[in-house]
Amino acid sequence: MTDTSPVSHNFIRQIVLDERAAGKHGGRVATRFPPEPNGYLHLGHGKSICLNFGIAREFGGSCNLRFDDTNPAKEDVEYVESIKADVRWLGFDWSELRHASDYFEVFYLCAEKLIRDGKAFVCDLSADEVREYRGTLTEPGRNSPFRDRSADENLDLFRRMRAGEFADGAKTLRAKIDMASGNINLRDPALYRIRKVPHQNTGDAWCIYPMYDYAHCISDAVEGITHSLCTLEFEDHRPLYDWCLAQIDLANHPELVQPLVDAGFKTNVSTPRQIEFARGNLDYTVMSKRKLMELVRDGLVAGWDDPRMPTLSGVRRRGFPPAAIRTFWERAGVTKQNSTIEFSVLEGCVREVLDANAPRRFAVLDPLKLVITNLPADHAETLSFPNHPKNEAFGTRSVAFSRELWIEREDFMEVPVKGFHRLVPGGEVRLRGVGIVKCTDVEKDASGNIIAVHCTLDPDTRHGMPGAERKVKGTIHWVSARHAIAAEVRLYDRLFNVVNPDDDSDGKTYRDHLNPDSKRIVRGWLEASFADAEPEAAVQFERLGFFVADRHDHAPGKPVFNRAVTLRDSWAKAAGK
RNA sequence: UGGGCCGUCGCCAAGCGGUAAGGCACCGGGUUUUGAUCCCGGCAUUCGCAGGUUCGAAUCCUGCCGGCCCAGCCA
Repeated sequence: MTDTSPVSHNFIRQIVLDERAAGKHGGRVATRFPPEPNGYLHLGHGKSICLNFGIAREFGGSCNLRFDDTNPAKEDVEYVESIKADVRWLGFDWSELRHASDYFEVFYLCAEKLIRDGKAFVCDLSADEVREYRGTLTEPGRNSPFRDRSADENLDLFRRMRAGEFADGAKTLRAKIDMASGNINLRDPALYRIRKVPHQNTGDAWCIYPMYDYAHCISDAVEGITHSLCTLEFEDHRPLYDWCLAQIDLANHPELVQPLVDAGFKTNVSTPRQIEFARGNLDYTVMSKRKLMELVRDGLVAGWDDPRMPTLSGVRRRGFPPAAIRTFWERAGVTKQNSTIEFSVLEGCVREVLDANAPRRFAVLDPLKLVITNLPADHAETLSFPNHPKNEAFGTRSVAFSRELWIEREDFMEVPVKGFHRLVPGGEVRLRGVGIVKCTDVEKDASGNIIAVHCTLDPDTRHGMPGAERKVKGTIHWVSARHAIAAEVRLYDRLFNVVNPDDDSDGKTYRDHLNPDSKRIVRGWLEASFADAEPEAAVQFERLGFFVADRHDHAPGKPVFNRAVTLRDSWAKAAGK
């Protein structure tokens, strides 16, 4: 796997470098990507994937894929499969595939230890009561009336919680820390709750489930993770992460990990360090799981992999190559600063990798007939074109040429604007690979619409003739009308028409900013040589953009292409379009 | 008189006491049978602001200002 830009410096790489130099963890580097299987992965997850797998790869370490499945009410196997596929597509492979639920027995044993050590207690307060006791951001909380139960009583109660003797929500296991802490996460946070819900991985084996803060740190430690990378909002949770690991002290209590050994899992207990970095946001897009979920659920898009979605499966279907996503996140950097990257940076990465890797073809998406009047009606010839302007390895192809062609309607202007250097009445333009053509006539229907343009081809300028050197202002592409293959072409644009769809300060929500023109379907004409492309094959339709054969709908005899991105267009920009 | 974090060019981002990298965007110019690609050049006397320490500060200290996160039995 080769990406186009060199790695840049960032604070996490620096920490890893420093710690290795200091001999921490014996120089070993182990990370993990820990998604909750409750939705599809998006570009933001892509950042975390590139970071975690990238750091591991860079330092010869390991990176696990771990499903953070501690809340069965929200999770589903559909998501675990899509997540695995997306990580692989992005170009990464995990060292070990794990589930937090693989460790449920360990979590349980650790909880009993906490109880025996007087560090946790079973609390009978209801959710509402807990909230009241918690205090506020500026006022301390109060101790739960159940905080001083004996270890024996707590142990008994906790075992009965596991046995299913109590109703959902009736009791929780809470850490005994400090109800007056300025950090609300330390005000006796819940460690376990009762949920009589079947679990996606463990079925009905459990009715108590661990909370994130409790499960995550132990999972990391048990997997031997050295650097636990997560996003900024967990900064406040780090003291709890460290507290749990310090109290449990896995390193000196191997019996707590025995269930894993018995189950055949490799373990290598570590004291991981949590490091937080900023999420990656993109302008003109929403990235929250909730909003993406709503777009899908409410049919505002065609599914999780709609090419307009910022999901990994969406950009994949759109035709963004995985190398472009990797380059993008490398280029964006990793810091603790909240930021929103311009979408054009991503598009630039897409163009960069596609320019080097996509063969060229001709296609006309908004056809206007062009008739070469000085060619016989049955004129037929085959022209040869290189498939890539800068890379001969792409080879050449044959393209049928005849008297009647399709050209892009946009490439002809009866009344040209200043600076327009394509075809105009009486003017000349080069037909790519053919020669220079002069417009002699414009054919219109009864209502004045232009039906066709008539041209004469200057034989001295045919490709290969000395006269072909003659300069003309413009070159346009074409496709032989008689030979062209019809294809469905989907033209995508940004899903939202405002820079920050999340901003609802004006009373409008992201739904009010959906771009009605984000998807346009047209029938285009393709030169025959690409109609049988494989699904997901990338191509540049010259002068139009980079396209991809649709992953699901494209088939031999039924070509369907998605536009990934247009070519940079300084003319469109100059013309103020 | 809650806690945590962050402020370097339009957008990202290096920089770690020795006198502001790079990318994207933008503006010029060159090459070009894709108005693409490619190539050259330009683009922060200044690092949120104000003081202080120092021969020297984006880098250290103090105080302001601005922004983000936290009161799920979510992750």
